[in-house]
Amino acid sequence: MSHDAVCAVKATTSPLSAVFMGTPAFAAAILQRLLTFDGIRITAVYTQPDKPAGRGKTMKAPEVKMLALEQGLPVHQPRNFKLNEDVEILAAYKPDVLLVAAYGLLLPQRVLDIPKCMPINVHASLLPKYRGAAPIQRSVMHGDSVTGVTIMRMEAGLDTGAILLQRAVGIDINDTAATLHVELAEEGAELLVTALERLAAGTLHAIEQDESRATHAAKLTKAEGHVNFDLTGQVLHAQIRGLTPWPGAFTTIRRQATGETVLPDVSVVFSPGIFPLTPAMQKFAEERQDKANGTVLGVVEDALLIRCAGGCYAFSQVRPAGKNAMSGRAFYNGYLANTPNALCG
RNA sequence: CGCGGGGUGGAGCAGCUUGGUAGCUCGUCGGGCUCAUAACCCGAAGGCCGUAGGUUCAAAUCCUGCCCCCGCAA
Repeated sequence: MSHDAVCAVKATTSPLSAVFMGTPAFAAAILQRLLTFDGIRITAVYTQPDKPAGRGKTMKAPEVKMLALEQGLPVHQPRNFKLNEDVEILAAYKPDVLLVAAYGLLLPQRVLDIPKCMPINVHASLLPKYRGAAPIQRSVMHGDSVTGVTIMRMEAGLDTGAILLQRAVGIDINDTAATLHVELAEEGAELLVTALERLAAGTLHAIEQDESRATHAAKLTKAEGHVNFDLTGQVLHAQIRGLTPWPGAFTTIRRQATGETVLPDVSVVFSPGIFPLTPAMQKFAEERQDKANGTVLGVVEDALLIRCAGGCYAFSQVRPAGKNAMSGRAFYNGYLANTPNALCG
């Protein structure tokens, strides 16, 4: 590990001039904080192009864009930096630093070279763990109890830059990717401000990442949301929390009514349920150990119990396709009455 | 004019294709059983079937307009 010199250009100019790059809510939260920090002056904001989204496929502006426009900041939305013209526009701002958070674009070296001081990135993990697109979701899905934020000097590689500052954040047993997202954005924003203060003071140090401990947090696919009931309740709990709110944990329930009637399958999306189980749930599950994994066992305390490895998982909220979310009990009463041995898969 | 699901007593659903008594699970209320209960038994209340119009002897059901909710190529 080497301790690099801080920055060739110490903050002779105060405040530092910065160009901010980011796209979703995570980035917007950081931009919001930077706007109240007088150590820097943001001269331009870069964000992904608007894209059609939601019902009606209407064009939707990224969160960062909306905030930037509100603040009267110049906004740029190039698709990438392949055109010289786009690189030149950025260079014309002559920024001291480039502040990047969840921009959604890999920056080529010639863009990283633009800031006089350095390009800085906020990443939502304790690097070198969880490099890549989905650090928050992956850390929750793996059942980690701690994650964090890293401020790093950007390099051309994917999240490989030297670490400037790190701060750990605990993952609560009921945190979801959504709740952690908010928390990490706040921590990341504070830490970035601290880093910028140290940069101005000349006390910021960079430490190279330990390559041997690096892991990659691949982007989530929709298929990963398919719940596998051959896992234990503890693992399921972690996975479902990491998959919330996107892509969501889902399954298809096959229903066989008493008698000849065949009911159509229902596909449902689960919210994280109750873990650990209450004594009543545990007892209920133990009495039905013979059922196959994925079998709907019944309802206890408003939660829908589904058999999984080593016991069961208790879903307190279920959302059938095309419906609003409802309690496990409501779902059971409405969809699974008189359908013994309904099976997920 | 992107695609799709839906609006039925307090909750969640079925019924609509093939118009003709309002169904199911749960909850609520009354009673019973029980040491007891989220269990069980008996009984009851509660719905202009989103809305406006049309077709018809007859519309939850078929047709049209409108309103609202929800999912999706993060």
